[in-house]
Amino acid sequence: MKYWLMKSEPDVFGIDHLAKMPKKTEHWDGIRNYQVRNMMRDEMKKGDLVLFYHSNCKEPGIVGIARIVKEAYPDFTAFDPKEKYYDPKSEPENPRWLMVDVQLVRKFKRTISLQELKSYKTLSEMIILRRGNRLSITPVSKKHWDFILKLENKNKKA
DNA sequence: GCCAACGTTGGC
DNA sequence: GCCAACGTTGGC
Repeated sequence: MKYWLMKSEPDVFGIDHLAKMPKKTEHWDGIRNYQVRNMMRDEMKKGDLVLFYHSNCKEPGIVGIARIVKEAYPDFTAFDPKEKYYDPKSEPENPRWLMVDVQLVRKFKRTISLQELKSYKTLSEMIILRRGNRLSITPVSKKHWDFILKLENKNKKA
């Protein structure tokens, strides 16, 4: 089983949106980056666990855990001209873009902020912390995963 | 196949 | 809102 981190803008689709979906499940559409698509297609498996990350907001950071409940399949929003992420080059017969379904496992008791994540030496190699990183989905090592889960119950580092 | 121009991401 | 970093596009 693998671990991942998935970014989302809370103003667009945050963890509270996911919590309100039927079965707390939603398809993760809008991926329009080849590197990320290939990871979804080749490496993401049902049952993999995900750190849900809020980006582009007041307090960016990890807010909870989700689970992959459906493996990569065509992102149908790419076929619809009315959709924000419509891509005329992706045809239903030959879909260019994929998505997965994620289900909320639980929301953290607190946000583990980006600022806090940066303060731990153990996490210094995390992809999300690397300069200029823009991938919306990144793999997370077991070491980092375990460390982050323990942080939830700690007092926030000053 | 190079690379400049452009668009997007996302922290600050 | 700014801007650095990066991906994509398209002319040549």
